[in-house]
Parts: sequence; C-alpha cells; structure tokens
Amino acid sequence: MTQPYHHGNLRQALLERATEILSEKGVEGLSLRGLARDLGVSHAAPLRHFSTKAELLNAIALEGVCSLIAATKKADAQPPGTARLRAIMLAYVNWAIANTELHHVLRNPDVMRHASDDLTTLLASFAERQKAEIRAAQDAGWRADEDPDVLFLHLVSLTAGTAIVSTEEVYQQRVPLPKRQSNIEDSIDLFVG
Amino acid sequence: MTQPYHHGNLRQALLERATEILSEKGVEGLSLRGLARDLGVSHAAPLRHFSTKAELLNAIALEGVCSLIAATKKADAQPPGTARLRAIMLAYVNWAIANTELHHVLRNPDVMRHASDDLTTLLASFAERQKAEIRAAQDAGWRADEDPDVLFLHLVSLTAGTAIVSTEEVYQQRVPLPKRQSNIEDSIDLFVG
DNA sequence: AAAGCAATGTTGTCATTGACTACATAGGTA
DNA sequence: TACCTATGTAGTCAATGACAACATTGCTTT
Repeated sequence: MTQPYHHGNLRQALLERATEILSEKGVEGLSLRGLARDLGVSHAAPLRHFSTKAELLNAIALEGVCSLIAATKKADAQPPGTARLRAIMLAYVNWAIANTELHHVLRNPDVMRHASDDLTTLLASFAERQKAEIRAAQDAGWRADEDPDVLFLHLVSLTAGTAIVSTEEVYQQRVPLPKRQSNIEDSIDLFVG
Repeated sequence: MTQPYHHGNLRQALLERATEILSEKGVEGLSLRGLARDLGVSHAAPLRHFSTKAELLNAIALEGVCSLIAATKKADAQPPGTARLRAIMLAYVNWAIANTELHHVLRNPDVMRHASDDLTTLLASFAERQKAEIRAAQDAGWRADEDPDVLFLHLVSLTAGTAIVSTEEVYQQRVPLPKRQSNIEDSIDLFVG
C-alpha cells in the first residue's frame, strides 16, 4: 500500500507541525522544506498552501490572535470594570505562558512587518475592546481622574511586558515557578487593584 | 591605486553596517554575505571576526546592553528612591525608542537563545541594580508594605512593555509624538509617582 | 634588518533553503 | 464520461551559512 498522492489535510498539518517547530527551535529553525520532510510530502508541496514562509507565519499569527482573543473572551464572565480588566490581563498573560511560541510570533517584528490586513484589524479590535473596558472601569469610579490614553498605554504595556518577562528563559530560570503565578497576579493588582 | 588587502577595521565596520541593516530590514534581512558586499570585502571575510551569524548578533546585543546600561547610568544623578527609579525607567524606554533595532535584538528569542555568558551576566547585573533601587525606594517609604519581588516583576514588565509598545509601528502611527512622550511619563508615574 | 608567525582577507566549494516553472494526479462536476 | 480545478511532484536557480585551503600583511623577536 503506497502513500496516497494527496495528503488529505496538508494545510492544517503544516500549521500544527510548524507550531511544534516554533516551540522547539523558534522562527529561525522553521523551514518550509523541513516541514515538507516531516510530513512526508515533496519539498514544494507547502507552497500550494502558503506561497512564502512569511505567509505561513502570518497564518500562524492569525491563529494565535484568534486563540488569544478567545482566551480573553472568558473575562466577560466578570462584571464590567476593574474585575473584568483584571481578568483580561491575567487571561492574556496566562495565554502567553501556555502558548509561548505563538506569543513570540506575535511579538516578532520580522513577522509583523508582513502582517496581513485581517491580522492587524483583529489586533486593532482587541485594542478597542481594552479601551472600552477602561472606559467602563473609569465610569465605575476607578482612576476616574486619569487620562484614558495614559491608562490604555499603561494597561497594554504592563500586559505585554508581563507576558514577555514571564516567558523569557532568563527570568524563568531565576524565579521559582510556584511564586511566579501569585507574583503576576499581585503585580497586575498594583494597577487594577 | 588599488584597494588595500586589509580593510583596516572590518570588525567595527561590520557592527556598524549590521546595525543599519537591522533598522532597515530586521534580523531576517541581515546576512553575512550582504555585509561583505556592502563593505567591499570577500564573502568570507566577516567570518574572521564572527564565525557565525548568531555570533555577530550576539556581539550587537552586547553592544546594545552596554549602551543601554550607560544610558540608564545617568539616572544616578537623581537621588536614590523613586526619583531614580523613575529616571531609570524613562531612560530605558527612551533608549529603546532611540535604538529600536538594538532593543528588538535584545528581545529576540532567536538571538537570546545563543546569548553568551557575558551578555547574560550583564543583563543579570542590570536586574540586580534595579532590585537595589527598589529596596532603596522602599526604605524611603515608597510602597513599603509590598513584596519586593512583586515590585521588581512589575517594574521590569512595565519598563519592557512600554519600550516594546512605544517602538511598535502600529502604536507609533496612531499616537502623535509629543503626546506619546508625555503619555509614557504619565504611565510610568502611575507606578512610581 | 630578516625570519617567523599570527591576524586578516580571498577563492573555492558544499548543503540548505526559498521560490519559481512545468508537469502529474485526484476528486468533484457538467 | 470528459473536463477542470485543487493539490502534489520533479527540476531548477540564486542566495546564504559555513567550512577549507591558500594569500597577504604587519608585528615581533631575534
């Protein structure tokens, strides 16, 4: 019984295997030809689905943003205001910890330089949601006298920074793991608490 | 008059040209052979100074950290405590804005994965300095009841996050420059103010 | 000053990769 | 059944990283 001429679901398989590679070797270790080898298809087969490496990475980034947005959507269970704000930030950081490779792709300038319109649109809408939550929290009295733009910058910076620091090997090696989760929550509470 | 056989200071020239390339095309657009072409030397000449591309990037990262540390050293003009803490954070962010390409190199997992010992040592010592400043500020009464580890995580996250957000093209395009600068200061003051 | 030697640069080469073209096959549809 | 489009293959090319063998330069040590 020979290999079937068609793979069946090469596109999906490429995305999945690529994600594995990314977590093992990062963007620089990812190659279209390597993926083709791993999946037992010819070296040019991946090009039928992603005509360039950048396009593949963009697709992965898009998957990542969807996954991230889905994760933060669960914060809607919280009442609007600081509780929800806190939940969004924690969900973001925990998602980044659980999906380090995707988060790194989203923060890779070489990838985002080729970002597609849908990708940037999704990111922009996510930003808008955060802004809306800030407004809601301010309406409820939280830091009501602060400039919303400043609060937004602070929120985004703190969230992204915590995610990055929490997924950096250097930091991971120096700070004991059990302590980390509570530190993250306490750190975020310095802002929203 | 022919080209001299020896370049004179190829190593330095490589570092400088590489930095230019990085700000134009990022890590993915940097190639040892391209540098050789730009500097008018043979394709293998760079290997005499950096035996791999990773080594070159590591050297650039090392330069970057030195430059960053030098920039934050000026904060020592401030009295110990929150004033100095604030100055360090602002110096970091402003350095990142002025040296975006270096900052991106320092935050690139593919680069830091191959980080040399001196590089990680320098980064660790920088972290220690920040911890010491936090202690000093707490001794002076600032957030004296908080866990120093949490304050450190918060400081590092907020600093790194602000630097990253402030050097992202998306953000740069949406917020006018003067406003950005004051927003950054105000955002940091939410923490140290 | 001459000999030796380490640093630096060059030429040649190879494997890997991204990307393109022409061709093959499968599976659905008119 | 006959197309026809999506998907996979084979072949090729240029760019790149990396290595080896060789060339030149200039310092150093007598």
